[in-house]
Amino acid sequence: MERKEAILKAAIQLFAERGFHATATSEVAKRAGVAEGTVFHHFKTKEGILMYIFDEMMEAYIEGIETRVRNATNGIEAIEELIRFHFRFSEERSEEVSVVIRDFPYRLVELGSPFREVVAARLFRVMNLIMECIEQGQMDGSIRDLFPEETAFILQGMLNGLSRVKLLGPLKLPELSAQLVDFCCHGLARPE
Amino acid sequence: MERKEAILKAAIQLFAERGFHATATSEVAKRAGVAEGTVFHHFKTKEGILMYIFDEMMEAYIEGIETRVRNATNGIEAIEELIRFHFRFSEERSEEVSVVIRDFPYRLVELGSPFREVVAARLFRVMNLIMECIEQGQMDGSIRDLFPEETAFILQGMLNGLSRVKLLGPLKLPELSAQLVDFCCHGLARPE
Amino acid sequence: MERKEAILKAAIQLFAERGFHATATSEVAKRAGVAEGTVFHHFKTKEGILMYIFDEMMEAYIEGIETRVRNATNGIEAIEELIRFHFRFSEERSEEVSVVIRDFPYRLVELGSPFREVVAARLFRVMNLIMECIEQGQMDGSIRDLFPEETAFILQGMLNGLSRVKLLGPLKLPELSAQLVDFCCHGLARPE
Amino acid sequence: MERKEAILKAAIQLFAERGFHATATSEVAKRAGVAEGTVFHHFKTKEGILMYIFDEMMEAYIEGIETRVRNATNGIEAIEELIRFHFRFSEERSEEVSVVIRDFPYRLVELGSPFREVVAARLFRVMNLIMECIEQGQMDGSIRDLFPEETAFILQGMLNGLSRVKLLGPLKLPELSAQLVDFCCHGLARPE
DNA sequence: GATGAATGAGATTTCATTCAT
DNA sequence: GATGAATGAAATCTCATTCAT
Repeated sequence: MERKEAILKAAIQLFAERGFHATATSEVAKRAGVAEGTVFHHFKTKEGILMYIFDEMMEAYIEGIETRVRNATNGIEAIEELIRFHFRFSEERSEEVSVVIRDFPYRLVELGSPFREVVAARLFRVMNLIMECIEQGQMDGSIRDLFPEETAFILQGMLNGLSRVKLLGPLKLPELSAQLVDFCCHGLARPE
Repeated sequence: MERKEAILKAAIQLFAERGFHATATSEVAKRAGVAEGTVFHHFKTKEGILMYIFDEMMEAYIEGIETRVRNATNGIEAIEELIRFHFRFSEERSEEVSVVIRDFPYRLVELGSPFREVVAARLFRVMNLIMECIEQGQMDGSIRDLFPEETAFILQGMLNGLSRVKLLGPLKLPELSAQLVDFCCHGLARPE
Repeated sequence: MERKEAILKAAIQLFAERGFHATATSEVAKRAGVAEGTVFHHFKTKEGILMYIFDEMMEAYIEGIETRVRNATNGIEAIEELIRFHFRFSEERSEEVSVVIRDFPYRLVELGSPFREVVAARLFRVMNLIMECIEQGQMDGSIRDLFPEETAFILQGMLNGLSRVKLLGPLKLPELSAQLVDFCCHGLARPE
Repeated sequence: MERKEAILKAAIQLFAERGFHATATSEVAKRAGVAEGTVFHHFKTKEGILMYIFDEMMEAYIEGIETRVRNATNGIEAIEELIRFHFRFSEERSEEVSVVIRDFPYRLVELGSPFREVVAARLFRVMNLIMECIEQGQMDGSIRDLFPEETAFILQGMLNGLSRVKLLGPLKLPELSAQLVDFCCHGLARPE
């Protein structure tokens, strides 16, 4: 297990730094301090590494969201917590998030990819969690009357887009979490 | 010029379909009906093609935004028009947008890239236009009191993220333009 | 090691026959009976092969000179032995010498070449050995009073030039070793 | 004629700097300020340029030697003058000499080359001039009894080798002309 | 004479993957 | 499990040369 983790760690660093395509498996092996063959012992293919990174990260991400949402007192607060969690997560695991957000998940989702189903399911799960928050918010009166599905898409796209710009873009961003919460609350909340 | 355009058209199609990395220059040449050398005669490198696509597209995109913004009667309306234009543009030129949004612009922006400056300038210009709308909106009273820079980032990230999810993701999206305008207006507008 | 040597052998033959530039790495691989990739597995670049040939040859050459010089009874005799050794060596390892003398070492010595230091050191070592012979000859009285450094350059240039003309030129040369020894002895020796 | 000379000048510079192989004809055209096609208008092939440089240079070189030799009062003095002329020529036209000495003339002399005959004739002519000096020196008593042909080879090889080391090698050489004259005189002259 | 777009063969190098040890 | 030599297909890019204008 020791070697597998070394490989994973090396891959995450390199993929984040240079991108998936620009990183050779031999480089991963070298940085991990193992033989080239060993990489393929643990991960059948190079894409398998990417998939593993994605999957592990998404598991933690989804679990984190679920916890926040579960503990929120109403819909709008759940969304607030979700946004805050997203930003904290992006920062704490910025390398993994960079990897995933950069070359992913659209390669893995292409028709014919063996990972298509799994990946789509993960993305769908996130979408659904957001949608549930909205629906709950509409029931508890904290969120105004708008289309839950469309809005969930908007929020998910927004979070992904911002992380992408933030982690990969050429512009140095200010801290956005608070502003985004504010913006979204105004966008979603029922005006008193 | 005839051949150059054929190459460009072929490249846009293929990059949009399969991605930049998964497309060989030989395929571009074949689809364009020219010799491989011709591709490199017109674009010095493969990345040069990507850059050209980006640049041409961004020129039209920025010009489109400028026109909308200029003709808007106040700040919030400018934002509305900008969002609508973004969606229309993404649909009309969906192939180019897909190319750019998929593998871009983060490769071209890496340190050491010869395109870094140009690309960053384009992205910065868009950011600035949005920011100006917000500031104007605050002056004309149509937009509430929030941080213009942060909010501009949020909007830009949101637009990019949504186009990305929409054009590349595994989930089929409903029409979002109207919802997004609504969401943003609530998010930005000064409550009456 | 078996394959590496086969590649080396093939490269020496082909570079000697046709020159470095006119030989494709694919030809080397074919003649060695290995896959193209194998060539690059053992030698990182095509120039790496040239460098390896040079280095291996120079090691033997320098060692040979050192032995002759060490065993000579006085300075002028050391030079004589050195010249004879040079000619014998050029004949015995004529292919390698052809390779090196043809395209070399001036490519590898250009500014920016990763081999510059190593190559220059080798050439410098030869120069130094000759110079030491002269200095010793001046001490033991077998060599007349002349500038050691300049003369060492002259001798080295002469040996290289002759091998070049001999191995690569269009004119078929007679056996020169004896004549050259004679010429140099007259040129160097203290007249009795 | 203006353009042809610009091309020639550019080619000499570039071939001397980077070598014949490492210089593209397009670079020559660019530095000469002409279109790529123009290069081939004036010189049928890339090698034709090299050949032209060689030929023009050799004409001057041979003519220079002939003059010096003709005006010398005896054989050994003719050799002395020849050596001095060689060094002066190498310095005055160092770029052309570099070009020729670097990639030349062995490419042009290979079997199958259309230039083989012409080039060999030029080299042969130089050899012959040196040989004639020696023979004359033996007749006039200024040169001792040695084989004229072998010695001519030695001298030619020496001159070429030294220029090569001097112009292309990594070691900075001291001024050698005087030393070489001295060395050769001792090597050739009849001891009194 | 001059141009420069077009060519296409070919060169070097990369790299994910396999497999015998 | 681990290794790393070997593979060979494929990729990007170069470049001398041609030819229609």
